[in-house]
Amino acid sequence: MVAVVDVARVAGVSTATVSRVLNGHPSVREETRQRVEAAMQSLNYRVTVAARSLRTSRTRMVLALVPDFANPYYAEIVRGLGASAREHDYELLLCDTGLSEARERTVAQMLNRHFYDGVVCMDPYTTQQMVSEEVRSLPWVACSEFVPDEQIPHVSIDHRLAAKDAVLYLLAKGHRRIALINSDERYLYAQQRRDGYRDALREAGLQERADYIQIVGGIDHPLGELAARRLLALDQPPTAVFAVADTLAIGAIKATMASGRQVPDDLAVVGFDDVPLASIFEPALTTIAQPRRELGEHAMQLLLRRIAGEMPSSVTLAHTLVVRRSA
Amino acid sequence: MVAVVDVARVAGVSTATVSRVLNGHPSVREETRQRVEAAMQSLNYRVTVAARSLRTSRTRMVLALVPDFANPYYAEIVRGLGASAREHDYELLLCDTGLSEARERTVAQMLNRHFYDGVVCMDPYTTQQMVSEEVRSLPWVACSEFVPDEQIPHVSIDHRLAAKDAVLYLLAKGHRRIALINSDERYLYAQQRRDGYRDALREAGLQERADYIQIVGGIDHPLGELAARRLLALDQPPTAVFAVADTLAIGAIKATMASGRQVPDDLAVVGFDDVPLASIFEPALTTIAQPRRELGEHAMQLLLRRIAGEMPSSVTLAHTLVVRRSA
DNA sequence: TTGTACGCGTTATCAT
DNA sequence: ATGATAACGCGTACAA
Repeated sequence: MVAVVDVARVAGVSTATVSRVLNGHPSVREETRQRVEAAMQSLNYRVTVAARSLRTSRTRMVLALVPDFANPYYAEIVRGLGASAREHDYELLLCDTGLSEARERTVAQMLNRHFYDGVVCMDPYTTQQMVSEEVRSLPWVACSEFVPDEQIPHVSIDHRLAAKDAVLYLLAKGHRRIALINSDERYLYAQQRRDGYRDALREAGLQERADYIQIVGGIDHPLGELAARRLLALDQPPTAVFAVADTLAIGAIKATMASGRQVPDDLAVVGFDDVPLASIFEPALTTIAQPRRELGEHAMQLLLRRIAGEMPSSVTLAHTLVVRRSA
Repeated sequence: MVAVVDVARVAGVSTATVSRVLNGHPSVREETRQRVEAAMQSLNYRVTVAARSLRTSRTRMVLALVPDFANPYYAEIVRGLGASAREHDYELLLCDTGLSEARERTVAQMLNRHFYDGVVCMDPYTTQQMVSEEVRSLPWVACSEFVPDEQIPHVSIDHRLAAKDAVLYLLAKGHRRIALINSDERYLYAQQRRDGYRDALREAGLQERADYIQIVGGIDHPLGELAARRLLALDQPPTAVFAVADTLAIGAIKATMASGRQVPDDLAVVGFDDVPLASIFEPALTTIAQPRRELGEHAMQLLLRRIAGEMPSSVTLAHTLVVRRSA
């Protein structure tokens, strides 16, 4: 393995000078710098992160905790994180936390190895709450989900307002019987979107109906089908439904069409997230889009400032209502 | 930061003994081991990877190069990789290579940092060919895609045979006019699936028709729509089509239905990969499923053997034809 | 069975 | 502007 000492020998300088060149230190004569760089070239020198890290306790590597790789929602966020990281000469690595508490320990170990300069966490807030204090000692920011009332910087949209917008849109279309399909109210986003749904109804002077609220415990599309079947079986079925996830919305559409009804004529459906499938599915989904890439970019910027010792405040980004055919 | 020397002091032993305990070395008296472990506990000691790596030039971390995070095809492979890695006390990290040759340099840098014990590469073979020799000096295996005629162990299905099976199924259903929608024949899988298509036709004594072969250059569903529109506009349109990717197949179905025709009655469609969307879409897709999780598990096993200094031979796993409604 | 002492490759301090 | 050298935390050869 070729080390700084080898480069130094070839360039006819000391290891200190090589190190200075390596780190762009200004106090190196131009001619010397060139000689050193030539030597690095010819020897094909590569810095050894382990050694550097041992010395500086910095690796210029950051870790993102991704709850679920199969969920395309995260893909674009990860792109944003990566782009922003590379821009500042950091390398982004990913870890699939798999939504399972069993993996929690493994992840904790990873974090405890004194290896990453910082962490972007996208896990649901229940999981985040479990993360031990010691681990949190490293620079840490949350993206998308976050623990309310905690001093951890995060970036997110205003889920409550977004949900309200979705329902206001249905109201504007003339709907008065609007149902909610929610996933699992242990998630923060689920609580907030439910609140937004209520806000809109209240603002329209409508009474909330318990039988119009379906909490199905997850976001897989069969759960959406189940919810829709229940809603359609009511004496007075809703004419529109707001689902807190696109997958749930698509399930709802499938069940509606399977029952011989039409979307959006018999039941208008609005989803949330604008996953790729939303535009592919027939009828294409009206949904709330999150600025996923920007979410990632901002989260990384927050993290880099944390690493630099600052304590930046959280940011909230704007959502969009994407109107397609389903409502 | 608490180091071995601290543990040693508290336990009343030398750093060497602490190290031995840490690495499960047998020659430590039970009582001593317990004392050391207690000390580690009370001090909340965590090994510093950087230091260990510097000493051993091992990190027990492996890297997977993922061409495209947004493609759910890789999610399950990654799960397999991760499970298998953890089973052997390795940690899996991921890097989004983003299918772009611009990123190639960055990735090369990551690999060159002497940091990972090995690499699982899922990039298309054109990209793999560009990876420089020096980088390949680390333990390296390919998963899914691979460079033919190279001595790099890989795991994959037999794409050619799988494609042949798909087309044989259509033939068995009585179809004689069968088209092919291919993506980009620079990809190995695309070449192989095209060959399989030909194999089946030849075996059935059918002539290959140039106008039945649509090469669209990618796998996004609008490309599938385009191809289907072209096929349906022919004087003698096909009655069935084999698309080399589910997304293409879905595009084809959309275009078919948009033209007022029915799937599978007017055009039967078979896809490839069995992505999640395949079972959600209406009509649900008949497709070839790859054993994705096993692909990942086997790839990691190959890699770990490479790391151990062996040179295992490649493995081919079995595919399955999943019959649903589209054909 | 346990301890002493050195070196892995790098950066930073203090000289010069 | 550059050089000598001491750490950083760990594993291991060699000694005891």
